[in-house]
Amino acid sequence: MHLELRHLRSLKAIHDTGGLARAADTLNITQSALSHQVKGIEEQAGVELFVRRSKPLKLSAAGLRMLRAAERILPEIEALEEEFRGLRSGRAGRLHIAIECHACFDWLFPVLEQFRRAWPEVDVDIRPGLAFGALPALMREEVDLVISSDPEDLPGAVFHPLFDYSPTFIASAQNPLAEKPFVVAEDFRDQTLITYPVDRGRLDVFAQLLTPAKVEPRAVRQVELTAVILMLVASNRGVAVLPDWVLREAKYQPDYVTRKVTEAGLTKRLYAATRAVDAPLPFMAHVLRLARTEPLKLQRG
Amino acid sequence: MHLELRHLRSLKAIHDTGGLARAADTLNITQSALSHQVKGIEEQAGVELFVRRSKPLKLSAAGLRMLRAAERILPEIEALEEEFRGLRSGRAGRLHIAIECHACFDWLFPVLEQFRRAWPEVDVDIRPGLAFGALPALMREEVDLVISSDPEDLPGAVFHPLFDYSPTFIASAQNPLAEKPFVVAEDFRDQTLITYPVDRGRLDVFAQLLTPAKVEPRAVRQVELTAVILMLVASNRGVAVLPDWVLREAKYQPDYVTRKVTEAGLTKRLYAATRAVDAPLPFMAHVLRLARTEPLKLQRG
DNA sequence: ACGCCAAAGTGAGACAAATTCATAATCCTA
DNA sequence: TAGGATTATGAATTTGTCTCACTTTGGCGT
Repeated sequence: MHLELRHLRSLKAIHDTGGLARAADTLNITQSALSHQVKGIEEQAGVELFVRRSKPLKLSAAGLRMLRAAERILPEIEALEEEFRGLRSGRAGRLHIAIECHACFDWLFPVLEQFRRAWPEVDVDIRPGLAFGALPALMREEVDLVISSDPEDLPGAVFHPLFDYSPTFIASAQNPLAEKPFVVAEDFRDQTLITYPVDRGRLDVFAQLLTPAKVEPRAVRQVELTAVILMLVASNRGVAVLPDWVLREAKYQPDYVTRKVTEAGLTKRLYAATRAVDAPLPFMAHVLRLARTEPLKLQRG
Repeated sequence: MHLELRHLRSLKAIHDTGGLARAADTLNITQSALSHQVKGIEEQAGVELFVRRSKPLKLSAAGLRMLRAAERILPEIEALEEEFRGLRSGRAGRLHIAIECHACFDWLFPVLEQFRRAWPEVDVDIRPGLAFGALPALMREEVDLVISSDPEDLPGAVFHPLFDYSPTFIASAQNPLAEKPFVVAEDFRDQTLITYPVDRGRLDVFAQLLTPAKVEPRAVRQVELTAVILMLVASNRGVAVLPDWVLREAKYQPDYVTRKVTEAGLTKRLYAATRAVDAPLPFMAHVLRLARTEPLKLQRG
């Protein structure tokens, strides 16, 4: 028995219009085609779907059972097709984001909030747990956008620059380093450094400062949440180096001091990577624009 | 865009087996056919369903969306097909019953209880509210079994005799008629007669006794429920004529007397009508057998 | 980096299925 | 029972799907 959606559609049309001829009309086929089709299904199913002895053609018990199935299934199919139309027109789509940078939640969330309002049909998600190989995941289409500060030359991928930020030193006002106008690598030697729980190569302090200078802090403590890092810093249990946008609030609290790292200060650039084919999608362009402009407001305010 | 179940089945198979070739195998078509098919859907949908740049072929975002639909829809279709197989094999079916006779609930319920256990796949129901034209409803396939005591010669319908019963007079022990060994038409002239709320032509007392004798009771009161009729009779607010099986309990209570109607007693035969085509169905045969034998137990006990 | 193997894609022709056209059979109504 | 409306049927045609044979592609081992 090989039921197809065509059969369900026909059944429903016949029931709705109350006749083969009218149904055939709405289905844009001839009455004859429908008649053949009905005969075909009944032969296959081995069950009479219609009550013949009365015009206008009526559904039998089995036909009613099939109609119930049709009325549950057909709307689902229509929804699916509608969604695909949305996809094709660019209204809809998927935006699953991998962030290599822990602190990015901070500006990403407001960005996505705005984005969602503008593109309700886009399926937005942040996929944690693939900070390791986010770019391969991008190419495997497991995610659609990667936030990273290390652009790579990867065929099929495009890195869109977002904005610059300064990895900034933060410590308790009680900490002796609060006295200095800026900090240097050596200053970390007798400090407890609090970092996100990721590879050293992916942490700005190490990659840009400590590893080149071959300086090892007295201790390194890994903490997941930015708020907790700040709390630990406030109670002088350690110091941290965080992107400037994270410090917008701490900056003016008397518990903290923030200082440049090195006299010139560090500067890094954040990028968003997409597949090259996806870059022109309208919603992608929009989210990139938001990600370029919104974080600046945070950095300033 | 013309999605068909075939496409959903293919998509699911490819996802499940993780490859075109293996999927084609389980679908009993060639790998080539599947490849063509996939191409066809993608062209229609205007959306890439699979991620090509990696073997083993993987679903894209859109493909996953379609897969979710498939996983909801295909089991429903399978259930439907299974049910149709049941129908064809005679295991399953519909048994919607119209009763012309109000008191028949009494014996029908126990019968159906037994029946349901034996034929769990048959959709059993009692359709009230078409006591008027039950036989036309049978022919229109709105119901599948009609309980009636008036067989008609109707082409396409079969009347199966069930059992005989005696419309029996019941009154309060206080009622003067309690003195008589049996009642006759004239006895009703100064009684309140309690009946079910249906046409006189369908009530045994009238059809068999009062109408031929041109006797009109002092009053007629229509009551829906058998239990209520018995209650009213017990408190001597009226008398009634009910099938003997209904009286099995009242018979031995001192509040009531039951008497034959006329010296000889009345006898009626109950029938079950089915469509001729349905009569040989195994479950139909079974319910008829039960309806022939079970009520006898009630009449005796 | 090269080449091999497995897996997916392509194109032409064969085959199957759905549809149409023309017409016949039914049913309902007047 | 005649007539209009509705459904059924058969043969021809169109459409679509599948197969066969072959090419292309991506992954992997040496």
